[in-house]
Amino acid sequence: MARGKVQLRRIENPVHRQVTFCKRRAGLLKKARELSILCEADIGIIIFSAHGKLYDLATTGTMEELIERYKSASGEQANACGDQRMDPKQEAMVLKQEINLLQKGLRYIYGNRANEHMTVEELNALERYLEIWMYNIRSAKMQIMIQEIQALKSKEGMLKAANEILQEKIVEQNGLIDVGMMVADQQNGHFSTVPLLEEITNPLTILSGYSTCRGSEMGYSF
Amino acid sequence: MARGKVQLRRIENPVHRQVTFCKRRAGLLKKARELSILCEADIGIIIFSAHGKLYDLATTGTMEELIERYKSASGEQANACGDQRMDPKQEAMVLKQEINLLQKGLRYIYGNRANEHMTVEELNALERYLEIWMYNIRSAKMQIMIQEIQALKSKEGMLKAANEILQEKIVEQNGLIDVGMMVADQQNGHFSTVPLLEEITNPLTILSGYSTCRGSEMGYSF
DNA sequence: ATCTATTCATAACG
DNA sequence: TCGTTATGAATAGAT
Repeated sequence: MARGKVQLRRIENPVHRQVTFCKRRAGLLKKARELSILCEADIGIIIFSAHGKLYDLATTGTMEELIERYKSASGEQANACGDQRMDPKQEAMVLKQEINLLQKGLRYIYGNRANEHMTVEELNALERYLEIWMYNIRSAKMQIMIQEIQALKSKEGMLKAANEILQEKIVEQNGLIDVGMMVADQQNGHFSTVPLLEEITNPLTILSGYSTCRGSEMGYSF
Repeated sequence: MARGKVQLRRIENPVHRQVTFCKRRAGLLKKARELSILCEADIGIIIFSAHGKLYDLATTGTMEELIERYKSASGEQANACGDQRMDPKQEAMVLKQEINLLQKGLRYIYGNRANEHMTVEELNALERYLEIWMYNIRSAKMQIMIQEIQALKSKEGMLKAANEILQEKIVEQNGLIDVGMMVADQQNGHFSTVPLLEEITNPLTILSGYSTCRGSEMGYSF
């Protein structure tokens, strides 16, 4: 800086060190306030002097608020960045904060909004949770629907197989009847297989091309 | 500062504001580190951007330690969140896993691409668009699935009706066969209708009990 | 991101 | 601590 470049190491002379601490501390806080105003940032600074004296700055609200905000924001980060093993206490704290956030959000939604003040990042976090929940609910719904579709498809397969078997049996029986008819006709010719065959084969023909037809066209009611 | 004195007020131009935020933030943190080294101070800085993004610095140990130190130094009690209910470990694990799992999907969308280059208003607008798009996509998907379910159900109904008709016809034919048989038996008694009936009715019996499957019992709400 | 003209911060000193 | 001042650092605006 001025009158000699500064060495980035502890200033040995105690007087110099104290003077520099005082000046630079003031400079740092000034810079922080400027940044806060210029860029709409919320900044908290905690400074402990070498002798343990505390100096602090919170550009928005109180330092407590900033600390709470910091805890939820950093907890969120920790949660987001893969499963790092945290110690249980911190973990429980984070979860507690998340729960608090969600409860606050619920109050915000259902209660009078004027009372509850949620910060931008709280709202962001809440938004993410809500989206995630919606996603879960929709996934569950999808799962149920997919299951039903599969059940219906397999039911359809069984019905089709049953129809095939029935058709085969009918054809078989028609052969029997023809034989029987021939015999019967010889005795009392008042049986005919023709209308019977038509009635039976028509539904099957239509059903095999089911997708373009409606039940009502076939004269069925169900 | 350079090339024009800065006005100590919010920078209106979002691009300028973002650039300044970036540069001054770096400068502030650098100053803090310098002060920490030169004067043996312990410094913690918390910065929230206008978008809620967190930047922090702790020149000694962790921010948590500094915060604790701050709380005791400022004579406050570290009550944090009153831990009372909640069996901690298992419940916390489950909740954390669930939260992590669900957050993963959203992080993909919210990835750090354009975040810092957009204003809050722009992000809000984009968000609304995304919601509308998601809604439309989901509605379309639901519509398709509903249609498929209904098609399958009506197909099922048709097949059942067809089966009933087939069954009726077979019973009818069995009557004919019986008559025919009686006549035929008189000539070459090697035909029997008993196994034939069993084969045909069994599939239908199974299918009729199938219709109580779970899916159709649950009402959907979309 | 990099550059440069300017303003700002501050080390040394009183 | 405070003021002054020479000088190094930070950075606004442009590229």
